[in-house]
Amino acid sequence: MAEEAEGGVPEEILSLWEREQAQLKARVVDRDTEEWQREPAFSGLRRVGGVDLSFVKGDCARACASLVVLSYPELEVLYEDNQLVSLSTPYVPGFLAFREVPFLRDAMQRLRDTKPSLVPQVLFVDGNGVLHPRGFGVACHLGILTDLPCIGVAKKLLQVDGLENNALHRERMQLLHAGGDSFPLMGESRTVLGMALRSHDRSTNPLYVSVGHKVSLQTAVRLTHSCCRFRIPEPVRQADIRSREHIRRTLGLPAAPEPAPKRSQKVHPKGNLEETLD
DNA sequence: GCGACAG
DNA sequence: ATCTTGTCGC
Repeated sequence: MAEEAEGGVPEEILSLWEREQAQLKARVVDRDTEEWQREPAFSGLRRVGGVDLSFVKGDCARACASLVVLSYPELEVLYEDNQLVSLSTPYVPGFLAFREVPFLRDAMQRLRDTKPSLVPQVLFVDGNGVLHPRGFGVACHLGILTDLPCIGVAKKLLQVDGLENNALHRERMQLLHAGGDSFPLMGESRTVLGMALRSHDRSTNPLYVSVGHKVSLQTAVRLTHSCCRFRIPEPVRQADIRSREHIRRTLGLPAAPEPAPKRSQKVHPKGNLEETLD
């Protein structure tokens, strides 16, 4: 009998996945490979991409995978692709890419086939790059499969290599005073795995930026900051908004149910920050 | 038993 | 990821 440890995924599959991550990891390039990356104002950079998946509420299988391309530095949407997909793989911490990356790779292939002039020069990915238990998060995975420069942007700190969201970490967060301020995430291995970044002036919670592929950490942080009108970098934010909207237009709107007995309720809002706002 | 667990 | 309102501040 197959032992199912994580999310109903047999140990044997997890072991295959780990081997795949290890093999692909050897191909990650963690330095700047493009001319525009070394330019003070990124001159030469014209198109930035973002990807995200949104999920159908009561459905663990259906989602919308979105790829958007924005102009740089204007950050106006030039292209969007929203695709309803059926997910076959559950979410297993540390193996996010095996759930999401196939659909994002497909979206990029559609763009290459139909509008090659709009292929982005860099891709922002919702999730980590090398800041990962095995140094190969979803941003690295997509970078290798597409051969594009990729930047990992996570909203929460993944506690790997001794990194902890503890009192010291929160102390350092409070020292980030202005948009663009950051501090390195140095693991026990004495390796810098990523940077905590205050993405703009009015945002307390940092982003966790790490290298995905074909970009240096310094460039990844500088470019992430320059793409933030709000807390979340505009390419990822637009992909998130448009994937949600696509679901709502396509499947949503449960046709105004009958006026149910209305009663006042007290709900404790969580720390919803301003990233939802336009 | 407790905490972690990208999305 | 998703469930979810009002409210405070500029």
